[in-house]
Amino acid sequence: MEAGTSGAGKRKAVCDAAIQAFIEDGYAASMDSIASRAGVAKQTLYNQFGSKEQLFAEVIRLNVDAITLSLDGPDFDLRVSLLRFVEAFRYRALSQWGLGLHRALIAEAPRFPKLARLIFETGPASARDALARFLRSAMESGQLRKVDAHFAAELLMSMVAGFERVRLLYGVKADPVALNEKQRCAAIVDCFLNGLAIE
Amino acid sequence: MEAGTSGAGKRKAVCDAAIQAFIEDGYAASMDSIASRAGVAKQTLYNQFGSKEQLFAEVIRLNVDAITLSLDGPDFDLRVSLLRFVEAFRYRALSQWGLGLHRALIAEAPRFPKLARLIFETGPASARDALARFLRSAMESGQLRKVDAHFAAELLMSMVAGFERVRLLYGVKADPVALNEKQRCAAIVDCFLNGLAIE
DNA sequence: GACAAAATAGACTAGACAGTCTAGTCTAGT
DNA sequence: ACTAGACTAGACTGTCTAGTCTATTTTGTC
Repeated sequence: MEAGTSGAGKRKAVCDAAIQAFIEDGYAASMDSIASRAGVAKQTLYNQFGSKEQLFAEVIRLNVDAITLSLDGPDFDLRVSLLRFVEAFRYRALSQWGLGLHRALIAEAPRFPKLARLIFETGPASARDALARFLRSAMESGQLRKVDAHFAAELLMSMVAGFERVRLLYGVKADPVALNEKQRCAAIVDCFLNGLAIE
Repeated sequence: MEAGTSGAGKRKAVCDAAIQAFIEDGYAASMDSIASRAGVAKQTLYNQFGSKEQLFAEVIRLNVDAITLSLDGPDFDLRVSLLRFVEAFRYRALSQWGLGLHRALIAEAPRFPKLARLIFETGPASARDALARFLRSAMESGQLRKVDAHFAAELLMSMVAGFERVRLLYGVKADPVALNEKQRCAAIVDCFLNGLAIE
């Protein structure tokens, strides 16, 4: 038989099916559809997770973390580091996966306030804090003007996933005349660095 | 009797109740709750709008337009104009009203692709285009570096309603240490102007 | 093979909700 | 007063879905 026909294997299969279903249909995805997607009886969902709310909370939690990796190494080229961060963040935020998660979470945030807060803290806020630390060290070494590091971090993240994310969430395709991925990331970083340059 | 106890008056009452309900509960708001909110029989909703989908489409359409007013006048101070735009846009995007509409629309965009596109075009895209025209004229008069005006407009709008809007959509209150409204708007505009300054 | 734990299909309950229908009321115009 | 048309309360239908229950089969372990 294939691996994981029981126990933990089933649980993984259910999580995969559930996150996919929630990304596609939001919290409205039915338990029946998740079960059949996972190739599993509905009762198994209840055996493993107890309720739909708990399943939702669990799979959302499993699928969120901060992008801090791209800032880790002791890289001394500010522009290169930021470019790496921007590209990683952009990929996450604007992929089908990122957009679907974002949509589902925003729609259900009023219903799950504690979960929403948790996700915000472990996801965007945590990435912002890591970026802010990185920027602060750049400010201290004289590579950037000294401003509120949290504000600067939020600004950069906004530039990457602001208007464009909204466009994609509304299901509107990109203007064909627009800049491509690489150009856009570079333009954003350059504008950011210019904006916070030492005068 | 009070004004509009029948006909067009009822229609207005229903629209008001419906937009409020959709902002609070999203498309999940029930027709019964909308009717009772409007002080109207459920049948009246169906007499006036035909179906829930049509009611939704109608009230959403009524509640969306672009903020272009703040850029209209022949104002020659670039920074002041942008500050006015930023404050107006920020107020719209981050109010309960703006956030609720945004949440409801994003959640239902896959279900109403044509409506979502229409709203995006008449709302954010239209504001961006107006801002882009304004920026282009500033570029031509040598007040800004010459870059893609649409890109620049999207960048500024992203800075205003990026990270912060996400935070609010997740229901997370502002960090008490953070900058206040006015400071934030000014910092954004200054960073933007610096980023696109003539070198 | 025997046994116990877990999974399965599918029927079932209970509640919510869109949309319809009915019987009766209110208002304007004539 | 009469009538036409809009409004009302509320019962009703059909559908969908979370969650439960049961009888049966599969799976892993000894």
